[in-house]
Amino acid sequence: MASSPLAPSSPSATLPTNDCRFMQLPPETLHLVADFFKVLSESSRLQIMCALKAGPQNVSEIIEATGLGQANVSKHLKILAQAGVVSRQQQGVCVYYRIANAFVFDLCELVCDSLSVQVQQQSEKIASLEVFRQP
Amino acid sequence: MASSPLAPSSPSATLPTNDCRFMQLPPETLHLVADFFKVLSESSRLQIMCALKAGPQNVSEIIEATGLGQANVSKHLKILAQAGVVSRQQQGVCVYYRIANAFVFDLCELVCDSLSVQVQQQSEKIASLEVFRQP
DNA sequence: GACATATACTACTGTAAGGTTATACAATAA
DNA sequence: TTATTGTATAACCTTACAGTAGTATATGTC
Repeated sequence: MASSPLAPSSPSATLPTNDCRFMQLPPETLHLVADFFKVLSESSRLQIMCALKAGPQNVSEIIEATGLGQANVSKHLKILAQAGVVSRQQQGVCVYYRIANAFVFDLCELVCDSLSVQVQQQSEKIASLEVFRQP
Repeated sequence: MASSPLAPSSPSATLPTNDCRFMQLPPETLHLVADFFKVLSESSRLQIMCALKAGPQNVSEIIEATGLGQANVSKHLKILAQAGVVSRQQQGVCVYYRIANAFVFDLCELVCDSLSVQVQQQSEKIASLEVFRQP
């Protein structure tokens, strides 16, 4: 370990106080945050969210829009509802779901932006390697 | 790949046009986004990120700060590095990791805010039920 | 009442991923 | 060189969960 120019020389004991709340979160809160991210970590659920972005839809419409199986959609909707991402409203035989917390799209946009930057940087790196290609 | 870096054109027939880019993302992009969220969906990795928030640390320091096993930390660091969340820098025998993309903390803050609102709403609901309690 | 439709639930399978132990590799020191 | 320390990888076990098929529970219609 040891003498390093980089290391702030601080083990667990006295971490420098930081402006970011996130840093000081207790493990249980970290779990909550992780669990929320887990809800968004499935492309099928993102598909459903995308479908609902246009407006409330019932399960059958979601099934058609996403191409997923009925049981599968039902399960994912339950997970999304429990996470507070979507809300449920029964209308006769049908059950309509809608986005309950639009901030999830902010999250997705942020990630998209970051990913696109990464992709761009990567393609630039590749482009810079073109020099070494055989003519 | 630029303004719609990841999404060239909408897939299925004619979805209603929407101001949000995210809605029109093709499945493969949704997978990318989902995979990124998956990286953040593990409390152990959030712990590591929290540790690195204070500044660059080598693996041993991260192990001490988080209480995780060595092999485990190494594996998580690899995942974080591949996702572009942290970057790696060797210094002698030690390898220092640092947060490479601070926007992940923005994501976490957003989620924290949302969760706290949810918790508050829930506690208000519970409080309103107090009326029915036996005296 | 019977029947059809819409949604939810249960049981099952396959796969992905976390954690652990042991081992391999890399950089320095002796 | 060999030894030691720090980090990465491999192999393994276990758990969690996505997807599916079948079934159950409404709700509405005849």
